Amino acid sequence: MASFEPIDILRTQSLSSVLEGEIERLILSGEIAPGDKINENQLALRFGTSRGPIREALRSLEGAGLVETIRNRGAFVCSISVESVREIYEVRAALFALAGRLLAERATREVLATLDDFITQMEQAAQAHDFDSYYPLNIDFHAFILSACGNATLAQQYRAFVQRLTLFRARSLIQGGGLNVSNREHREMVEAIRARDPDWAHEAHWRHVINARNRLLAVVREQQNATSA
Amino acid sequence: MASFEPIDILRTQSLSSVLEGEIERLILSGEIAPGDKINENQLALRFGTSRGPIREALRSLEGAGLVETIRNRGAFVCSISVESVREIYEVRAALFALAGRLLAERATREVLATLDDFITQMEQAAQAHDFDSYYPLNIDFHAFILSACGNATLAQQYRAFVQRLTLFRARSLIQGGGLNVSNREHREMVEAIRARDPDWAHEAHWRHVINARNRLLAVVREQQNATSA
DNA sequence: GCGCTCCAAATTGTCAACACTTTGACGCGC
DNA sequence: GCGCGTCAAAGTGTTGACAATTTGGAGCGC
Repeated sequence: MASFEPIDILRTQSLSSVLEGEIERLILSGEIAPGDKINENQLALRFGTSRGPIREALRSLEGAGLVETIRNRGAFVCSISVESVREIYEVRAALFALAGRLLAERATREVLATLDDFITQMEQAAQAHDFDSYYPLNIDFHAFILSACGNATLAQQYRAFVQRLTLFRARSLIQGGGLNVSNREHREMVEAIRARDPDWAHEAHWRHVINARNRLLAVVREQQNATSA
Repeated sequence: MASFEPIDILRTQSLSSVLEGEIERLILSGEIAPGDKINENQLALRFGTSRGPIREALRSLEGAGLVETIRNRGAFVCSISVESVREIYEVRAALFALAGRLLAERATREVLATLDDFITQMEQAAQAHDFDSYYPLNIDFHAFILSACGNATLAQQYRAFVQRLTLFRARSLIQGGGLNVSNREHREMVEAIRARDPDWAHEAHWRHVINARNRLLAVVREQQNATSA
């Protein structure tokens, strides 16, 4: 295992890379909320650096779609609209479906076994209504599919899109949706991969994400009606 | 039409944004080739700025996947391998297929008319073997599909991926491949959209990109054999 | 000639300071 | 009290300088 001493980190990573990770953490954890202004001086003071590396880190995060910059006004954490959520889920579904297709073509026996393990563990958690166990498993399951599909570019892009979704104001709803419904879809996905049927796997993966999107949007719409009523 | 005076540009865009575009142009035009080192001082001198904005621009380009940075060594133009080309084409195909699906669901009569126009013009160019007319049309045709599909996030991502492909060492081959074969595929794509058949449109668009990839990889493999023989 | 060490030039990483823009509030006229 | 011009404070955009690292070559021993 690699060392995580500050010295070793700075020997390979530049200060701006480290800061990028730190600021990203602040954003994803919600410490800086969507729409908030990002103050360069404040961050520089907080991390004990000058503004140069901070600005570079913000540029990277801008490319990742986490912040947007307005000249002479500064950087703001992106706040994505319902319409953007719809768009991002569509792209995410397409990417995930591609991963499913590739996996159906290339999955080794070990990969299939791991997928089965995930399914089993998630079913146990779902039946026990153990949400705290289920959600990390669910995230790892999806991440595993992306890392096992043999397309690193795809995996990287997918991660970026999932990350952007955390900028949705109602992100707590994203994890909502029925555990059992979700699990049924997971089973079909693995079944299609095991059957080595790329088209089936593609469709199963596609529908899984699109269904999750529809469940989310339904809850959001419901909430809007409740608020406006 | 907006003014392009330097003053107006700098009033809305920061120096680093402008530099990002300029450096991007240098890379895409091949003036700085894949694998080349990017010298910050040299660029700063060339554009008459200090190194700060240059470094910020390079950070953005890093996020776009055009350059990669190694600490204490500097920034280099990415040079992508054959394997990366394969990966990028797969992702690109998935994104393009999504655009086709969306277009089949949402295309207006005007959009269909424009698509028909493109097809007609490209056929004329192809029959006249007028490559110089065909290629820009082909690029505009694909760009139009992305811009008309109603998902801006998708369009933006697609553009980034196409851009990355120009970093392939044998990029001159990318435009290769039979004009008539390609046109037949175009016709099927539009036909599927007109039929309002999302699954058909999806598959037609998917195959179009995958076929282009296979044609490219075949030529590359052929070249490798010729070189090694 | 080959390899090694060491040094200087070139280049990157970081910082502190300056110029310009925005912002918010104060005071003035009405 | 309300609107408006003015101004100071805060913050961003950009710069030049300094510290640290890499790189290429000269010089030396073998």
